[in-house]
Amino acid sequence: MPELPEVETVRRGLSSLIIGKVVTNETHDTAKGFPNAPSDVSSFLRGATIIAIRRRAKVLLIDLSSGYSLVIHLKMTGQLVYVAPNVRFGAGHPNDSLINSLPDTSTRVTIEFSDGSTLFFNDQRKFGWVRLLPTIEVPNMDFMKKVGPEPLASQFTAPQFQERFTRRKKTNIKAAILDQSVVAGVGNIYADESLWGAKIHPQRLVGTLTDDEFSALYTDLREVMNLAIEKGGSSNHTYVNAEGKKGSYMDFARAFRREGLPCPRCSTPIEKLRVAGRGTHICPQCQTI
DNA sequence: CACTTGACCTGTCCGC
DNA sequence: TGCGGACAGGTCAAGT
Repeated sequence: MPELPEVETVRRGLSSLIIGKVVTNETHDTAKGFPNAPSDVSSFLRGATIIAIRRRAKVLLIDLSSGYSLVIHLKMTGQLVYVAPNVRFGAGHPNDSLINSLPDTSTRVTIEFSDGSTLFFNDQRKFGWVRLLPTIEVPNMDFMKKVGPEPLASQFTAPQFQERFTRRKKTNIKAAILDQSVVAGVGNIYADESLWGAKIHPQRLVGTLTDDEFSALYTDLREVMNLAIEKGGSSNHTYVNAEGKKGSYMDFARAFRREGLPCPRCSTPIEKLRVAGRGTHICPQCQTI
């Protein structure tokens, strides 16, 4: 569920919360939560200062002064939550049970800082991961080598967007836009939202889309992702930001998870179907095959 | 290579 | 109420 806007929201939150902090300890529970962990991973981290937080596609990068980086993918249910010193059990977070209850049964990694604050990596379904590797090796990861361009980059143009799809002409547009090697960072929520905005049926084959449709999809994808970042992301399930708070984009969604509710454009009830193996939401009036 | 499907997990919800 | 099964969805591996 964390897609580009959610990961970007976490990145911004962490940037203002943990840059400059010094790691004093690290613990992780299972090989699953930290698959490439050296046996003494915590000794790699101890004493290092957080110097930058970056994002590429849906991957978060925490750069350390030691020349290593933590590479983190939240997948569907991953959370990175910062807990400041002395905020538990009330002070400033009277209603925030997540902040107060960490660590819990889904905590995979815990990183402690010298000022008494803590960063928790939680993941209910264990699909997410944290890796530790030299910062200069990050671009050589398989995922980084094949991932497509950042859709919100200022230099990324509509013709470049359209060109990315030429490899996938025989599949449907929903599968293609979810393909991270085509464009980075699009997941199920913003696929449905942008296709609704561009009035394109998700089962349309890529090869049948017109230039105007690609242009509309490019524009709407960028608009919807920028709006989602502004709203702090979408929380229809477990997603929270670095402070354990939910995002509000779902209040602005036009199609995603709105089956049975009126289309904001034409009032036809939104329908749910299955495309590319995923729950897919369309307006049957605005989006036709 | 292009494309599709299943696996990875666990919690929740729905129908019987 | 209990219980089985479908579902949630990001990515990779294995299949056609």
